[in-house]
Amino acid sequence: MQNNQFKRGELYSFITGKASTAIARRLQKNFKESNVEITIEQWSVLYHLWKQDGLSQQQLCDATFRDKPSITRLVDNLEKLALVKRVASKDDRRMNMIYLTNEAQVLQEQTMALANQTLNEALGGVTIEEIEIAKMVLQKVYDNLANGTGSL
Amino acid sequence: MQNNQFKRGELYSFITGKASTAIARRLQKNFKESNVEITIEQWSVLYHLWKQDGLSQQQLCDATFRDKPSITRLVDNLEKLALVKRVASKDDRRMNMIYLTNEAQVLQEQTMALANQTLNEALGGVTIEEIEIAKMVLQKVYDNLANGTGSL
DNA sequence: TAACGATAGTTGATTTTTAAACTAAAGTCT
DNA sequence: AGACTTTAGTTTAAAAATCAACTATCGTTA
Repeated sequence: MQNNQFKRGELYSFITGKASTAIARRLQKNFKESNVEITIEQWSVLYHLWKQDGLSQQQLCDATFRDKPSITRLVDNLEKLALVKRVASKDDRRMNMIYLTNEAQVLQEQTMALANQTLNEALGGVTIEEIEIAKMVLQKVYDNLANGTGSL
Repeated sequence: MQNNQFKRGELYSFITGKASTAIARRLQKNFKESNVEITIEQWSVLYHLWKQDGLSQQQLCDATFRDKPSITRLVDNLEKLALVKRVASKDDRRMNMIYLTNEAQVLQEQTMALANQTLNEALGGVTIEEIEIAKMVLQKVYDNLANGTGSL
């Protein structure tokens, strides 16, 4: 609304998210090379459960920024891999609470190390200050779009 | 390799690309509300052809950061929509040069305006300087990962 | 020119994402 | 209690991404 002067070439890189795609691919590759047989999408679900176990599927939707069908299937697959378990909530029978299994807890340390390594590869040569600004910008972008109804 | 001190919570947003996903969804939504019936993936191909018409599929792979099968199918669908046309190169019969149709050229002005509007929505409250730094960081991330062979 | 390897693109199979329609269980309001 | 709306999750179908295998053409080089 305020600074409407983007040079043409600027917008494309923001829209496409080439950087995050590159990071995701590298992380997947690093998983594979360490024989961690999960996808980064599955890992992103586990990541939030490691932070707090027993989230509902809706909470996982919000945390991972995915929609409900995606989470349904991710949880399906994680259940097949015996990494999580659906437990029907007693308070609200519509809800499934998702709990980590012991197998999943074993994965935490290894995959977090791989994620940190991947970020080190990605952010080499970037200063902490620049990272902070980039993070702030990305967060602001997210907030601008997540809250608004569309403003159209 | 150098600054290996990321706080836990930091890494996740970088890996997932929530911001670019949010922008992409908003752009798709803005297309829909204006009755532009193409996907953002298709738009990303058209975007590069508007900059330079007659690119080969391989050049589109590089430009859009997609692999060859993805571009094959995107071009398939764009051809079905009568937005592009494959023309076999005379110099090198392996190559298809992709050309925009008149229908596609009509879309340029409208979708570019929607893309600019989307970016304005996304970048509200962010200064030009911050955008520049964020862009630089994202570019560096991309370069760090695109060139390296894996360094593992 | 024949053989080899590299490049451009396609095809097939599997998985993921997305939108939209759907079921089931709460909550709300009269 | 009965009707209406919201919320949680699932299902279906279409588009896209990914990995691997494949064809066709080009370039090199022996």
